[in-house]
Amino acid sequence: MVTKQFSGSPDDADLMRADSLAREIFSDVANKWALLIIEFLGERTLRFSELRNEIGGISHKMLTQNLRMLERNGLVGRTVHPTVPPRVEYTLTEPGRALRATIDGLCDWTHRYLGHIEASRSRFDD
Amino acid sequence: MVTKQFSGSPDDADLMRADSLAREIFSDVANKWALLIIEFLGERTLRFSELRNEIGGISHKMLTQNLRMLERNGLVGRTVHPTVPPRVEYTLTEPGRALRATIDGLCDWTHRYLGHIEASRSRFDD
DNA sequence: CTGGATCCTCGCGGATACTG
DNA sequence: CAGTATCCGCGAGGATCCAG
Repeated sequence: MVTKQFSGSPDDADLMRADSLAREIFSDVANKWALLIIEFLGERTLRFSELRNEIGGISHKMLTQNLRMLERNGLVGRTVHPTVPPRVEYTLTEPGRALRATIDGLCDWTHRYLGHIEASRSRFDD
Repeated sequence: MVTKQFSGSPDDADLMRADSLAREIFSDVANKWALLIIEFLGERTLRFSELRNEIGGISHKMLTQNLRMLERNGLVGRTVHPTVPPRVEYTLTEPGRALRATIDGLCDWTHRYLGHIEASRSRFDD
């Protein structure tokens, strides 16, 4: 997956392009905060501050920044209610929900191997 | 998943501990390089430089650094052949292979929604 | 309440050189 | 070839202030 090396062949220029794009998307998505946002959002639709409280430990800046990125990639939808004070709600789009399914797998994995990993760590730190 | 907020209840201290540990592991694993390393390793057993070439675009330092981390968490095994020049081979452990399964899902997702995302991006960048 | 902008710091991460 | 150590620049990311 994700960049299989450049074979200088004449007409797979678009394949190389698609692969570098895949890498780019991968880099966007495969980071701590993006994954946590998607996971915590789940099937719900939350406001900015609600989401911030749910996740816990994420700064104002990081949340907005990652939300913009996810919105740009079409993974989260953003609806602004023109009230005062403003009310902005975020929710996963279909691609976002599909991604969340795989992140669930990651979370399950984390919990399943908690013990393994903890043991391996203390073995390593002799 | 991963830190459900501190209910000050008396005897879930170990649950909080497990949850903060889960967060820690999640932060270790949910980063670009770690995921790429595990994905590219796959079922094979590769030498340091082979792995480096396969991944492409990762620096010497980042590779060693992440390999140490993954080894510490027991996700990759490291066997040193006492020859000269030295030959060090890396391979996924059972927990590592289990993790890889979920990363495969992430890669599949990336390719499936390549078009969606690219379109959403150009829509966003008006 | 949401979000942008600004400042500032610290640590990621690249380049290089040196051991075994 | 594999790994560690050192130097260092630059950008991630926190804190704060201001606007709508």
